[in-house]
Amino acid sequence: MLDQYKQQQPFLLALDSIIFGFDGEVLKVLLVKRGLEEKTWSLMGGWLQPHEGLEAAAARILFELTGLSSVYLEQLYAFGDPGRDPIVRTISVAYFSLVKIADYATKITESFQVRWFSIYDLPPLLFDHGDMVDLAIKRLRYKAAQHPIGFELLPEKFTIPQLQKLYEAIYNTEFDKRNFSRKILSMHLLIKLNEKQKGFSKRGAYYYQVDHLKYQQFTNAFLNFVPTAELVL
Amino acid sequence: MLDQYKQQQPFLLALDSIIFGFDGEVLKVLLVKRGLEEKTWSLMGGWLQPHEGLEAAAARILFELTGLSSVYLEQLYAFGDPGRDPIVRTISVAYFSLVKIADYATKITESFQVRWFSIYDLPPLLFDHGDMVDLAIKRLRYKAAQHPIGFELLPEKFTIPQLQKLYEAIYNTEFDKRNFSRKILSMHLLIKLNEKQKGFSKRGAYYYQVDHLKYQQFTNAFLNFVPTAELVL
DNA sequence: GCAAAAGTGTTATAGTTACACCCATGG
DNA sequence: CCATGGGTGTAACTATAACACTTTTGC
Repeated sequence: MLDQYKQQQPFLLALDSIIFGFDGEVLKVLLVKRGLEEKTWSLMGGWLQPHEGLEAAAARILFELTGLSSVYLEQLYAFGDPGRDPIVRTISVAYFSLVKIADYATKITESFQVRWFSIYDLPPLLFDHGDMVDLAIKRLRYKAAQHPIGFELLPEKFTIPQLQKLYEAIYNTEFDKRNFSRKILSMHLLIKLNEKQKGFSKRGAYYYQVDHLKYQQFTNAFLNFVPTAELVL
Repeated sequence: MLDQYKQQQPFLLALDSIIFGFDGEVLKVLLVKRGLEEKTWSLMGGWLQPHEGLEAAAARILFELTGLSSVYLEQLYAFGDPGRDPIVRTISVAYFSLVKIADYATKITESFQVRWFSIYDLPPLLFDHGDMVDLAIKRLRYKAAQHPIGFELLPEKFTIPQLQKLYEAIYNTEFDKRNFSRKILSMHLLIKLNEKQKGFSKRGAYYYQVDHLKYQQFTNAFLNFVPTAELVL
């Protein structure tokens, strides 16, 4: 009964994460130079352990390399071209992650090089990591257009102009601020706080917070949608 | 230099395909009973070979089991929970596939059991194959709402009422035929043929064909979209 | 008092929904 | 001649896009 299994060849299984962050102006990806490949920037990655699920492994690796936990993490794609890793055939399952850049204190940065790069100004990357980043950007754009996912990249409290800047960075375009704020506020997903941002502009913009309850409902509703209205075919 | 690789444990890597077909009334999934698991229905699956890409392997397995080639095939998700296969730890990359059901002549059906099941009436499935099917249905709905992907499930020539039936099957709902046909025709993605369907209705409906050139453009446009308009946040 | 960013309203247009009747044909 | 499914138009409503002025406050 096990024969069918035994005669099969196993493969190395890696996980690589595309970690997005937003500094208020530019959408960035976190890259490292380390270990084997000291000359090339690469994604944060590691190996699957024998008793570990894929997402758990991705989360563990992210934690080990950045100290971040409980961040948004979503499976992107499995990359398995023979020859993608020229040394040993490896399958890599890529995850993309959205982190609040302020939470990322440069902790482990002593042991190897780590840097945030603008998604519009990336260095050459190891193996097929460039493809992974490209796909992750597409997915982020695709997803952010329909899910209120952008909040994951901002601090707990943020202003509407900050949120707009983020979306402008994601789509590399500009939005009309009147239409933008109307659209967002019409979702009733944000709670206006009685507190203004200081220091950035003279007038100061009101802070908002995600209404986590409604955010959940929204997310769930989306998963079960019947798109009579949204059917584009 | 190879040490880092050598001390890593490799894993078995399987591919499983959720194959969708449409018989004119009901959206169906192709399942098999075979080999090891003669008692349970399961997805069509097989093992990754040493020098084969993931999609190539999925396509090969699909061809070996059904005789179908050049069908729509898209990676769905990598499933890797420890214990998902209770016999040996296996990572499975699931693909979903859209086939024109008429092309599928019951070729190899002698060697093992194969059957189309309505997506609304599935038997218990092997391992986590039920989760795979659920996710595939979600993905199909999600995708079909925005990409003109449904044509992959219909014959070369089809009528608007057929197309509508398909979308109603996918979303398990009903659409207004006036609005439906307006919406579709407004995309200018279909070419009206000078030929009517016979036998099904008395009047007969006009056949249409996909304008493959425009279909390509549409697909490409979608990949590079900047959703000023479609920003739902 | 002025520069810089925040905040807000209206109108035109486009897209979506809801809805009902006539048409062509095989039996 | 009638039953069955095919085909089409219009009006109300909703969402989107374009556009400009006033407010606050730190300097």
